[in-house]
Amino acid sequence: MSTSPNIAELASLIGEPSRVMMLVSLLGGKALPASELAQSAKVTPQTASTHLGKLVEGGLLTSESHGRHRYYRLASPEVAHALEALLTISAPQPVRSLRESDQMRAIRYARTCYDHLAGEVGVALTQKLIALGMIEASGQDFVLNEAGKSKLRSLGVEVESSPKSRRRFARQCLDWSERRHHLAGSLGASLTNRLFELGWIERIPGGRAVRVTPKGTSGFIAEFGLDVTGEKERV
Amino acid sequence: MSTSPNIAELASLIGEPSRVMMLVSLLGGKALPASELAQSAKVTPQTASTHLGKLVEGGLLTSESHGRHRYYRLASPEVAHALEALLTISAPQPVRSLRESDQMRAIRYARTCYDHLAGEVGVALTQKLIALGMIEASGQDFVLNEAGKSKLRSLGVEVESSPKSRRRFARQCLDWSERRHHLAGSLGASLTNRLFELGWIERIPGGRAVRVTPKGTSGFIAEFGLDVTGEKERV
DNA sequence: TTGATAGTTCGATCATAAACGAAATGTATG
DNA sequence: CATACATTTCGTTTATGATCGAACTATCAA
Repeated sequence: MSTSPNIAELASLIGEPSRVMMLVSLLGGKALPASELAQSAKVTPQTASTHLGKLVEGGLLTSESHGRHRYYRLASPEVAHALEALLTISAPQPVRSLRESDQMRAIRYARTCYDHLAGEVGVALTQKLIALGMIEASGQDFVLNEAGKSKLRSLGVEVESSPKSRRRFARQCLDWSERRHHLAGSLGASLTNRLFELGWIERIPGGRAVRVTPKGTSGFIAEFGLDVTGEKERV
Repeated sequence: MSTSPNIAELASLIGEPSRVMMLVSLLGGKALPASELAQSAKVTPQTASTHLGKLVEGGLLTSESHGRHRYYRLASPEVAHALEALLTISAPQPVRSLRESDQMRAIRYARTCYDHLAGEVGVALTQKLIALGMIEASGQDFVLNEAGKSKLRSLGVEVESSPKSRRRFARQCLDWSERRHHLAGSLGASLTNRLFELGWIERIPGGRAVRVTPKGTSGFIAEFGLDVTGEKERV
């Protein structure tokens, strides 16, 4: 008698506070690393790992390893639909969800990815550098040409890769919230570092999220012709 | 129901085998007494009573006392919708094996989803209404245009949404067995209700499965140009 | 190489809740 | 009234699973 085969198992999988926290964090359709999901669920990495394993096993999530990170995302639109249907009958949780969605929005908009800039702004900036002919995708890396080198140097970015450093100079890093590449590697790190120094961006306390300052907004337009407020509005 | 349940409580409420059995039994839209629900869940009356109490407390069911019986029903169409959404991801669909039980086959063919028609027939009818230009998908809803309105009215379907009803008029409901949308909302309910009145469809005792009567078979062809025998199983 | 970081696995502890026997409450029928 | 039946409440047993410390694997950087 299998008119209701896995549904109990499935619902009990959802029916756990920590797992729900993770699932709603993933409702945006973007993929998030295990550490971030652990943080949003307010549990230790061990516990989060157990939960994530069960969610994958249960077909609610899929995972993909990228470097030493493992990114998790909802397995299908149907999963999101089911979660939304459950949200519809669960009473609205007033203030807290609003705050969290603001936080989520901030994270998606701009954040640090290890030591370089990611999120909508990170991707938009990278795409702009490509469009301006300053960098060029080449395999897993980017190539910085002379035009780009002098432009970045004029902004005070360290563009010479230290010969003894074995770190890749300019790497393509797949941005999981945008599903496009942004600039990583030591060049990405020094560029991001310089943006902090210039006061164009600043950390939002309590997380990886970053905001673009008014100075940064005008700076991006003046130096790169990049309007980051456009990105912001679109969220 | 003093405190508004959050999604985790709600899902864990659903995520229990006995309770799922009861909820699925109630998916047909009929109210059932506690004893019958105990039977379908294969637990003792004491256990069933505990479960039912929790389901009412959690806002998934409402109860009504008639004599010494107490009848339970799903609290709202939204609850049915959430259950269907869970079925959509929990039912590893597509294999229509020959060994599939007659009951399962009947359920897939035609059934009530709370108060509207679902299954192959429900989806086929909905698609036909779209093909005939009577309704049109619009976001999460359908829009009923003038042609559709007069056609359905001529069949005796209530097509005016009561202004005081806060229920959505014509909604898209994802069908778990077909993975396509069928017509839900108050319009779906009144259409289905009219099909019962006309004797085009009738309940198969013992579940939420529905069969199309010979009268219905010719009626669907005459009024909608829809051949439901094509959908019908090779029984 | 060494150290740092992300993530997983294992084991022990602890809390929750599902199940049913027994008994109580309530409601119809004789 | 008495009896039968539907349902609920109570108390005990038992099973499941969430959690985190500790230890392990892998990737990356210097």
